[in-house]
Amino acid sequence: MEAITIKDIAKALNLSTSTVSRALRNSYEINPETKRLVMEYAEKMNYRPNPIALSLKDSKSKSIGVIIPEIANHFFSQLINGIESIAYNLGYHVVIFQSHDSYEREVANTNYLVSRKVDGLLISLASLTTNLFHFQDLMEKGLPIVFLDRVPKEIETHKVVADNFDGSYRATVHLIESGRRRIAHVTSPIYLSITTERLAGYKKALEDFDIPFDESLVKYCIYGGKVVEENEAAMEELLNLPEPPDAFFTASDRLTTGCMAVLQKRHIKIPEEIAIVGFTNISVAELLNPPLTAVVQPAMEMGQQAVELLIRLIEHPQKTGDYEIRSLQTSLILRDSSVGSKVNIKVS
Amino acid sequence: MEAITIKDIAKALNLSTSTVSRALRNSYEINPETKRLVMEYAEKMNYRPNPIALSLKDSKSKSIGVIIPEIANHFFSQLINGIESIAYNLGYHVVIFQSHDSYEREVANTNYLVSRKVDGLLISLASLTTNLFHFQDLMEKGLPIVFLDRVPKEIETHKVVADNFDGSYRATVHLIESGRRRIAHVTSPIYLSITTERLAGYKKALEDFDIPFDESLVKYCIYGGKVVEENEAAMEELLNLPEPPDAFFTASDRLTTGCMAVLQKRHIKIPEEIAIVGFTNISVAELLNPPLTAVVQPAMEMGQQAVELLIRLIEHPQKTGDYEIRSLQTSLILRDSSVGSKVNIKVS
DNA sequence: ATGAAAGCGCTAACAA
DNA sequence: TTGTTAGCGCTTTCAT
Repeated sequence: MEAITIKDIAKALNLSTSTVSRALRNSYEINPETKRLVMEYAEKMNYRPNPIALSLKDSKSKSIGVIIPEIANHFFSQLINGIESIAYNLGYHVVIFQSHDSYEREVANTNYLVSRKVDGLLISLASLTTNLFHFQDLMEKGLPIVFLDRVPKEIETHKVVADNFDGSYRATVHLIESGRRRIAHVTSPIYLSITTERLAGYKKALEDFDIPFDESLVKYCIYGGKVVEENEAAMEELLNLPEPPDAFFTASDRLTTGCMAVLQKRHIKIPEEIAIVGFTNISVAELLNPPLTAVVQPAMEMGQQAVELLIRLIEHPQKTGDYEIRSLQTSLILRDSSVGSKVNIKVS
Repeated sequence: MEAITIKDIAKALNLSTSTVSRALRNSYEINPETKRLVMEYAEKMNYRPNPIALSLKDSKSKSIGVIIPEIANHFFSQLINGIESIAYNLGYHVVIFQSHDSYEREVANTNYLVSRKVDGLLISLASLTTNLFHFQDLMEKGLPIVFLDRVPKEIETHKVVADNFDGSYRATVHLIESGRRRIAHVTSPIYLSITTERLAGYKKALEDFDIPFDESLVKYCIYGGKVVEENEAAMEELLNLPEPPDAFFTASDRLTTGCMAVLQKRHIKIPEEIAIVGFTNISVAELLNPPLTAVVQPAMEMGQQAVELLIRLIEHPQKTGDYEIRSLQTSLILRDSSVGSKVNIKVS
């Protein structure tokens, strides 16, 4: 009934637990015959070592913790799929938690994972996280951490990100070349890395085309579109500007769909009156009305690379420095929300 | 540096570990003064009991395992949010795994969770699962399990489902009343509970309106739309029928968007030529082209109720029988994909 | 080549 | 009221 233990095997075979352990672990000094006996019996009884006991013993768990803002978002669920596929093959389990963009939740999840002795952490920062002590502390204690997507400048470790600057630059250039001049940028809180990078790409594009940057065209949404009112308020202000925007460049799934909903409600024609480009991995972009032009991140691949780096860190602890920052290409997929005809362009 | 243990406290305060344990645990026979001392010191040193040691000791973990087909699906991610919100408040941690609809993965995940001593399991069956032994076995050993959404007939325990029959019935009636007669039903594998229930609702509606059931109008997609070709092949066959359908009733997110994509590719007008209603929780139904009529499940609530039942089971083990099957209402949201004007109807 | 014993952190039965 | 001891399952010195 209850799971069989090493002790049971020892008793059955009239051996000591240490001998059994050695046999199972394929250890050095062990009689081949004894080993065979133990192996066979263990196999027959379907013995499985108790991972909890192992964790208690050496503070390891062959599992990694993942903390992301939220699961109900295509970018993040693709990220997870990438993470899982690799981790699974390398024999690690993945424990997923959502921070719901709350600092407190992020800290609580982190503590839990650490107390459960995960071997490493994969983090995409909550938008409300400004204090990084909970991670810095762990890093100093030697816990491997890799950040992805939303990464902190202040912490030195491996990081995997999309080339946000470039994706944003291309999207903006595309809008400009399509004749837009008043391009609004609706984005996430300013203290997220993705926000500043995307903002920078946006600004650079304007600059390259000699369009003056207008602060009033940029809206930072603390809740990233999760609070409908916030999003609507931002849209409201933009649309009521003396010189309203002729295009929207939105920085996330929620922000994008939120904006589209508002435009639709107001019966504003897309793209005739206002064009829209979203930085989003939403799966049904093609089916939207109109089909949505999007900057798509290689989410799956980002997840894969991040775990690879993490597991490398776990299995071959580095002394110091020499951390990688991998920046992956995004793709700009052109659709009707910003142009008439459909074209796919791989951004380099 | 390293986490502080009960032993450290004992040493520092010149007590035995058991006394410290008792003080912390607020146990009976304990000198208030001693207790205060211990508490204070523990607080000061930021003592946290090691959950692994606790799990090893009493084979409990204050955590519950969740296995669902996939995360990248709004229905399931909402389910998870419901689960987490309640579990969190009741002091349980939630460990999420995806089966990716594979039987092997489901078994592997189950074994892992059990070996990690989760206190209970919340399961939505993989579409390729036909053998239920891995769950039956655990139930016999007394591990609390609650099923939700995709539930097995053969296992007696708490179950939480949407009223699939009713939702499906209403959707079909709606299509019939809108003048459709050749209603195709594109659905998941037949051995899933949701499939048979939805099929039954569909049939009943036809029957009530004296429309003969036509087997050739029903397509079962083994991969539930995850394999594009399968979906397209099904559509192909349906559209090439001597008497092709004038409406589609699709049973999941993927199936729905897949169908829409095919119709769009073929330039078939929705709803003029073919109407479509999806059994889906997709978040952007309103923004699709055309806006999609949908049967929406109360996913969040289903998750909440399921954990509640599970935790009740964990904390107050029942001897036998007397299990609940909760069936929650769905909502039929009418939009342009099946009608001209927009109306919301709460299905009873 | 094998066994005895200690220890990972904690709790609980038993002594004192 | 407090301390001692054993044990959860496993690995790993240290003896033998």
